[in-house]
Amino acid sequence: MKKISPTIRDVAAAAGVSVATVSKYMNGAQRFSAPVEAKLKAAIAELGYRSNPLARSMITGRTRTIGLTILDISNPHFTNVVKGANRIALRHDYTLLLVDTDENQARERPLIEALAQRVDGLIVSSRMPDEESQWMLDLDKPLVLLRRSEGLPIPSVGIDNRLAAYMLARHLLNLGHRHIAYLGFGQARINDERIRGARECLDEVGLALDVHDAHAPTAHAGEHACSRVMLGPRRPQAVICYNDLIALGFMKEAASLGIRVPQDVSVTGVDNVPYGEYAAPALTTVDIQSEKMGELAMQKLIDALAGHAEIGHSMFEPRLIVRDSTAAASH
Amino acid sequence: MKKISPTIRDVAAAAGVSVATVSKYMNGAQRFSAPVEAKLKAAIAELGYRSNPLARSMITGRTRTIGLTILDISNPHFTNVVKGANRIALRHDYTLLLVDTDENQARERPLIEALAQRVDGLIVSSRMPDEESQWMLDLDKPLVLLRRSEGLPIPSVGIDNRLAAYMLARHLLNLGHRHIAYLGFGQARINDERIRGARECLDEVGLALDVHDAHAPTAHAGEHACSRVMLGPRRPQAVICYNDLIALGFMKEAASLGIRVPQDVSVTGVDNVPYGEYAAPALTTVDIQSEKMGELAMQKLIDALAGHAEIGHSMFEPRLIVRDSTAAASH
DNA sequence: TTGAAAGCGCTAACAA
DNA sequence: TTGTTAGCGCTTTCAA
Repeated sequence: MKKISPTIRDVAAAAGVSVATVSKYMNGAQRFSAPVEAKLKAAIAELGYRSNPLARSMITGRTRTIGLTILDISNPHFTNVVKGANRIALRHDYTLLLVDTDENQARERPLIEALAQRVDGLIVSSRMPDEESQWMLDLDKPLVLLRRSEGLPIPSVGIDNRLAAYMLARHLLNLGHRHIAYLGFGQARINDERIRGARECLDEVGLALDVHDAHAPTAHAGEHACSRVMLGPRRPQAVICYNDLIALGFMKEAASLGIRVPQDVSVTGVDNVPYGEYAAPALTTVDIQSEKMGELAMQKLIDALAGHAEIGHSMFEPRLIVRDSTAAASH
Repeated sequence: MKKISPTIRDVAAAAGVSVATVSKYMNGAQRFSAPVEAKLKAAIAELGYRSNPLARSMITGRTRTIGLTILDISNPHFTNVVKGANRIALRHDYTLLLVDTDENQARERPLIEALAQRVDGLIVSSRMPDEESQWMLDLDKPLVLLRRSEGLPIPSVGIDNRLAAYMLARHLLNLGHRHIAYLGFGQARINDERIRGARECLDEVGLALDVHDAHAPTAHAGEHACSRVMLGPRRPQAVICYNDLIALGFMKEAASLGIRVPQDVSVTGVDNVPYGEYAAPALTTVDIQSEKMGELAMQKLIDALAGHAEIGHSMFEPRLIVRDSTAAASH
């Protein structure tokens, strides 16, 4: 027996008041006379009434939902972003509408446009270049980008990628490495920034950076790329990987090729995903504070929703985490 | 200049037809005469009209959204569940409303009740015992549980936990281990099933299982528990951990205690999270097909939404993955 | 094939 | 403090 849920009218009738009174009561909008309040309380409890959020949203125009689009929830970096964003959302009584675009560029725009209609605001992680992202402005919803948005008047949260790569390069130089390779992911917008950072550092001492591409930001791609990088004509002493997943895969494959990390090659990642610590050897990386990024992005969005709009880029500072996958050059 | 988005009435006016006609056109409900169709198409394109999903939902009662509550998105097992569920949802044009309850039991019920009002159906992962979950039936929405629900008439998806643990115990017995410990997580409902499975196997050869508790399903908890298990009075030859995260943490701490895995102690996990493969040593575990669980749960829910309701438990078969963290007993 | 009209459940002026 | 009333943007009979 499926009971239809009671409406505000049922409550009004049961309590002997008007629907407006019930509405105000539900929203805690004002004070009520004792008898009315008592009757309302009783009627609501009796019927098990809960106001319909859809109907309310249609009028108020607010859904208390935040849309979050990410490229791949399997990537621990994004997992942590979600975790952080969710924590702040929950605290402010918002819910997350999650869209995992699965690294599928074509799908991204329609998915985001559809999402925008059902939420109060969006946090977007996308690989789309700024020049092709103009349409985001037409969504007409508060937005926060998870990256630096140079050309767009949209607040954003990110990390100093140039500095992160610079720090890794510096660390490797300090260890005595001279031939350093970069195993990147060209599709990512931030890949260029990282290359630039590493180059900048090597330039200072007159060294060149060998750039390779893994074609995907995954451990599997790192495994695949390893032999290409390590068994090619110019074998590097150290490899800076685009992210920890690629580095993890790279190290695993190196082991099966009989190449020892860090004795034969030093390896670094970026992201500080939770499992780099448990890898063999533990991964040297740069902490980019993924969870805090999610938190700040959500906080910015909620602030914007509350009228404290503020367009600007917030940049977290990278922090080098030295573990066992990097060691002094041997020669 | 913020342009208000056009309504169905604007389109009707621009096209010189009624709102009913526009509505039907938007829903592809029927055929139209050529001139009407042309005018509609033009007006819609001109105004950039997109129908308001909220208003539609209020009438139809459907939101094309599925609620998914999980205990902790940071746990790769749940990450994969989300991934799988999302894939199927996307395919059927549904969106995921994600709630991460953060292992917070008290919050669970109100969060789920609120969520239920905004979605067409829910997939729920919870630690609440069946006896305390009666209220879920009153949500009046199609539901799928991510676990076995003995007492509840709710479809569910899970894994054969008894068998999973049995397999691990058997594997360790085959390797010659006699003193086997279990490092569990008592809060989890399935913990008992796993204990039972391992006990059953050991019973067959007249051995006992030493049961410990890690108090959390995390790598950190595993690290913490390691010395307690390994430096206590009865040091085990092998440890079956509740999940891979605990096992990963356990192995890391073992290394810093100077205990070698697998020479001094064999360690296993459960879940087959993506990073067990990159750990040192690579982790022996049981694959529970997290992603497929998410997919199936979503598929069941979508079927139920389409009227093909079917209450029943679907159980995936565990699969033993032997890697390097287990080895023959040395004595 | 098209349109008129009656709501969906609720909020928000405004009046009383 | 409480009630009346007019919608929010859309779908859905039902009639034309």
